[in-house]
Amino acid sequence: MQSRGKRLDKKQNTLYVGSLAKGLRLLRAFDETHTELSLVELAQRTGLDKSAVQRLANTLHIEGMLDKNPVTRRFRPSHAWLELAYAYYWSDQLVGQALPKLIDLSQSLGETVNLAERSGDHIIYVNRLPCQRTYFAATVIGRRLPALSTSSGRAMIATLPADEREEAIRTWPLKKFTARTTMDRTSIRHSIDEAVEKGYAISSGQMILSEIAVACPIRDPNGRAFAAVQCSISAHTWTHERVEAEILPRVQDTANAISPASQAHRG
Amino acid sequence: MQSRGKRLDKKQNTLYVGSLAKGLRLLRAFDETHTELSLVELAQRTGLDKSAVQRLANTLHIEGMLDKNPVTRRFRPSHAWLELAYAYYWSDQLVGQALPKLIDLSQSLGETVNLAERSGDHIIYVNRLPCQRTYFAATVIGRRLPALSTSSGRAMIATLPADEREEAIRTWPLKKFTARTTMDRTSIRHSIDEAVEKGYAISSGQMILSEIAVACPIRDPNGRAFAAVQCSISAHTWTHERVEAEILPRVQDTANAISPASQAHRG
DNA sequence: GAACCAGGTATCATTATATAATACCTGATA
DNA sequence: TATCAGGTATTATATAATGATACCTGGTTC
Repeated sequence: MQSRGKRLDKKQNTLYVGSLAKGLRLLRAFDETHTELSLVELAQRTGLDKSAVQRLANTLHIEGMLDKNPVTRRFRPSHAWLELAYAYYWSDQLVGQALPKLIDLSQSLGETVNLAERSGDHIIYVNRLPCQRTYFAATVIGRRLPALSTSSGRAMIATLPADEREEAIRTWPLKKFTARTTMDRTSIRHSIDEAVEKGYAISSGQMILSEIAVACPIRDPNGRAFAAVQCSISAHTWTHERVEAEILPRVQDTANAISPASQAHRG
Repeated sequence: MQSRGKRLDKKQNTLYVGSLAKGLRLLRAFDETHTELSLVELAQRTGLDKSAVQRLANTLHIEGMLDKNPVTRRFRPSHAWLELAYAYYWSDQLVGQALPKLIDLSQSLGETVNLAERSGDHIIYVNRLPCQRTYFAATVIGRRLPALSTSSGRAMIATLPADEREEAIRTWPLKKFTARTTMDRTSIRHSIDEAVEKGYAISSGQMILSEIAVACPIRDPNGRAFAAVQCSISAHTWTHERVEAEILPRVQDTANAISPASQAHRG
């Protein structure tokens, strides 16, 4: 256990460009609560020294990846970050395949509809169609959440073979968002078992107290889910039962309609 | 004019980290038509040599910025690109301020609504609420277009003082998208003059043949627009006149409602 | 209004680190 | 089996990144 050697494994490879990796750390220093950072703040958040941050931030600025407020000298994400999302969208076939169906769904329900994909042990929202003065409007596209803590994640996990499912339930991360967020893995196992039987997952108050969420898996040809259609509804005007009776069937139809589309160019 | 010295100006500065800039070039090599690239394709598109691309792509892969198909060995944008968009959204106050109003607008019109921001001599779409089986659905968030060629851009330019306006009309770039895209700067001047008088811009078939687009500026406290609310309508079911009578007023109300909000924390 | 300080900017010697040439694999095609 | 394109690995070399330090600037304190 060479604890001193700092950069071991793949990183101490001549194929690893450290400066690039450090630059990326600056980009990742920005999040919900850090929307604008100064040089020293960047240094603190990345653990890099002042000089390094100076050079890297300057480079990112020149290259148009960071905007700089000329008076405060603070840095912000630039429009280029959205251009990257644009490129991402074109590279993800699912997004294009799903969009028309999601629009139909959202119009017919009059409720907010999200498309989530699995990203390791997390899920990430790749598309959102907001409807109704979405109280919990908020920005969601690109948000990454522990799979176990979301209805989308549970709906997806439920499609995995029993051993993988169990492994996920035991080891994947959890995060507490509200007072009602389930942190007990046994409860989560029940919830996922239910999803295995019913083919969908439903949860209340996991992310936001007043929210009911239903999610149905989008499956690949082997039946494994790699994505999910999810619908968020206000618990103020809906009950669990009404959601299952009125919302769920259409969400499920949409998810199924998207599913078989895995007829990409590949045997 | 030292034509040989390759990296002059700001780039031949010790504050410029070339490796980072090169890495960013790889990211930017992906677009609508290049959604998945191999090493050699990356080398071609970036102008870097094979070895450099190998190292940089490898680094980006290790850092989670590029996904690699283990069988084809081709690279793709990763989910991290969406996470960057997520961070961008939080850093852009306008997005949060505008969203609820845009949702209302979209619901009341039943038509696709977009939010565009100015980005130098281009505009970029920062938010979109798709409605109706948007024929021209397509992904739009993050798309960057010449300001002069879009209704949003023209609506914004129209709020600038006459000299800046003229400068824009004469020098900013144009791009032809359809047979009907205006490439004549005199016509564009007419269109912008009209927008100056009326306070909004309307155009047909600029981006897509069957599309009518209306845009209203979102102004800062000095009256200059930095963004616009835009609505895209199918020319198959609507006429220019009906759009002006029925759609426009509500788009304008929305844009105005968003405008004064420049009451950020700042004197 | 002088002294102080935090944070941004600029400079520079030093060598770590990125480089590009080259050789080596692999798997597809003929 | 031969050929080839494209991906992977290695290495000597010097370029280009490093981080310490010094210099500005503008805001705050007494």
